[in-house]
Amino acid sequence: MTLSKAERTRQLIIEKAAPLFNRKGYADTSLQDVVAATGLTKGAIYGNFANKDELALSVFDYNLSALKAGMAAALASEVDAAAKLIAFAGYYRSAFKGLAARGGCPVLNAATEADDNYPLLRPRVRAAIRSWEKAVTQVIVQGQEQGRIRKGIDAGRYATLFIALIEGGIMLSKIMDDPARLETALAQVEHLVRHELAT
Amino acid sequence: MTLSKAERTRQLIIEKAAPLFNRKGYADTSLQDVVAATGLTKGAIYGNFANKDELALSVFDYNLSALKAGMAAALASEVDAAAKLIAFAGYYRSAFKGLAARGGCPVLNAATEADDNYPLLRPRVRAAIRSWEKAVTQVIVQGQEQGRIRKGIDAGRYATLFIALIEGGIMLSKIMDDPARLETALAQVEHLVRHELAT
DNA sequence: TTAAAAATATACCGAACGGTATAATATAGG
DNA sequence: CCTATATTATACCGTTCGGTATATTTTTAA
Repeated sequence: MTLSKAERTRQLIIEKAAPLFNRKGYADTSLQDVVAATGLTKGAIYGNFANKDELALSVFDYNLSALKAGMAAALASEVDAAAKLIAFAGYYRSAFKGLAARGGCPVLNAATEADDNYPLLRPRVRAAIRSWEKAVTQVIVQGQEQGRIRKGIDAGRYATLFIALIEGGIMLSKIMDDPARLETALAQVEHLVRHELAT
Repeated sequence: MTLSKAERTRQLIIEKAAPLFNRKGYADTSLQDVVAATGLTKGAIYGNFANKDELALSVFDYNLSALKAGMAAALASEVDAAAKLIAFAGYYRSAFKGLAARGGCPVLNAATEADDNYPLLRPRVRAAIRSWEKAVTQVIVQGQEQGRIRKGIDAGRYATLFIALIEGGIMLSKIMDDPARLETALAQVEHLVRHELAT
């Protein structure tokens, strides 16, 4: 038994609370919601988290880590830079359904809430986006070094375009309850990779 | 005096509450927030709105109408279809700063909140997006009929791409406090219009 | 100008909020 | 097994929530 009782309880709270916070928002999810979802009591929750904000930040980190793991796996599944970018788009295609069921993209949700209503979350969301942009940019740059992606390309610009397309597509598909819009955005990402980036 | 006292008060409440709801969200803006912003009392507010939901929906309609008016003006400022689409992108470029100060794009904000946490708003957000998509699609189709936009292209697909790019770009620029990302997305919209749509 | 009507202010309601002190219980090392 | 300690449950705190009944003030039309 490597995890203490409290450590296991802490994990359970985070996992059960994760979809709640992602769906209802970090400010709008109540302790009572968490109590109901975990089957625990306030005492157990406040014994493992100093306050609601610490829980909310932990939950965001957890939601984000799941996303980053899936993205990292997609990027690691290929060696060629262009193929990595295609796999990266494909990850969102395969992940959308489950993501939507859990409340949508945690980066999009947290960004929308953090910018004006939950400033505590803002630095974390900003770091997540910077990390995401950096990962995509590095793949493009590596592709350029390997001669598989055109030299003249502005890697950062395409990273921004890909992320904007994907997040915009997720927002549209989620609210319209229609995967086709995200599919259109993902197809465009793949089109850009194949016809503008790849040599 | 064509507007009665109550009608003027109702308008004042909506206008003062509009940025609040857009910033904090419709569920998270309290009546006390509205009281503070208007300088009125709960009595005055509940004398003009049946409940908070009716106020929230009226405020969303108001926030949306401002956006639609700006968009309609941009589209009306040109006759050529391709120029209309360029003007449409330009509208977001010029509107972003003010929009960000008032909490960002009301469609994006409401979509993120409505899908899981405020279902009352959902049909209205869906209608807004459908209306937006339709407006862009119609401009493209008209351009095709006028021979100014290539026949083979899927108008609805480009409408989705434009909207996804713009909303994704707004999200990124808002949370990163950096207009450059939206600019990148808008430049891509213009690039698509000039190099893939226009004849 | 005045009186009926409309609109706004005041004071309050029960419920839910985040949070805490303390009691009860479960865990873990000797 | 036993006991010290860590963990979880219970009961409660003050505050804020959306909402309402009613008193007061302001419009409005005769």
